[in-house]
Amino acid sequence: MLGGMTPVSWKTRELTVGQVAERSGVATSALRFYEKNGLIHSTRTSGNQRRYHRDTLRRVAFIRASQRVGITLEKIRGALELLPENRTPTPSDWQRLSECWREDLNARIRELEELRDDLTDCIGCGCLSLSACALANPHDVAAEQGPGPARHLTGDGCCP
Amino acid sequence: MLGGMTPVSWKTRELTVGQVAERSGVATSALRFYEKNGLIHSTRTSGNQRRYHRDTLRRVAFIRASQRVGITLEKIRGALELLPENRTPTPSDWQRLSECWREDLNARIRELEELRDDLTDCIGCGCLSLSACALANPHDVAAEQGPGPARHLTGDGCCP
DNA sequence: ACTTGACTTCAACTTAACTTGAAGTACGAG
DNA sequence: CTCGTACTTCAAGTTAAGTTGAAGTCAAGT
Repeated sequence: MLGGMTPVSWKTRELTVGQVAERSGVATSALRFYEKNGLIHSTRTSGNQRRYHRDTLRRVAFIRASQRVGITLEKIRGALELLPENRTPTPSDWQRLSECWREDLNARIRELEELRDDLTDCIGCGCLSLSACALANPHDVAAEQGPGPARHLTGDGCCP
Repeated sequence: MLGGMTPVSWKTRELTVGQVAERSGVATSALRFYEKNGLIHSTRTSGNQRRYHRDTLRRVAFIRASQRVGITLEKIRGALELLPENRTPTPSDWQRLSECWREDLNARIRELEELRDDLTDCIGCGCLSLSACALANPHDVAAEQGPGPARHLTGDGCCP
């Protein structure tokens, strides 16, 4: 922004693993782990050192944000595969991903709310019906109690 | 209650590990694991087999319900220690626990909602500001961006 | 040229929450 | 009493998501 003799090159320079680590707050070991598992990619220098495109910062931010809401790396990797390989992702590429996550988040929020309400109804009220209630039997193994609706499905959203 | 020759005993009978497993939908190996880790307790027969009090069904239900919302066994064990050792827990004993979890659930719900909204604002809008936003920097490692408020604290609730 | 710190790989270790398997013992029906 | 199933312990294996350490290489300042 402030042109002049200040090193402009850093704006487009590729990043070392240490720089990505510092800027993303993720350990270098984790970044190598992500790369080994196909969540991020790098080129190599002549001396075999990793160089990351600046897009990687966004990918890493996306990874951590997704992890924080309990999504596994496996699923995140699947989602990131929706990004184009051969060009820098556009806003709408990212938007597609985040909408996909939004669904997942909404589902998780709904589930937690249901659980909270069930807990209140079924332990909180003192009726002691816990072992018969939906909260305690999400897998529908109600022993002698007969079948019930399959609730609290932990279905995955739209993404792979 | 209904005296007579029908086997009344099963109402108060202690349960084998297999029976608890069947009724709770939890594998026997998991129950032994819980017991080894102090989440449930048993007495032993003369032949060294476990016998569980019926209260155990409630404990197990509580454990699974809590796990489903992402609480670790460690914390669950801590919470279960709030139950009385020497008498069957009363409704209000359980109520105390569930209220404690309710706080935790509400906190998690709030956090997810914040994340969803951040995600919408910050990736979804296409502004591409992800790497600078609260979602991506819960640990406040914003590189050169300067300090910000510590958000999305994953504090634990009222329970141990 | 030399030193220092950042980088490389690879294997092994970590934690949580279990599961699996082996080898042996108990219980209940017939 | 015998049979079969359910139980016992203990050790080792599993998965996720990394971390740690060893042994060596690269890059940059003086």
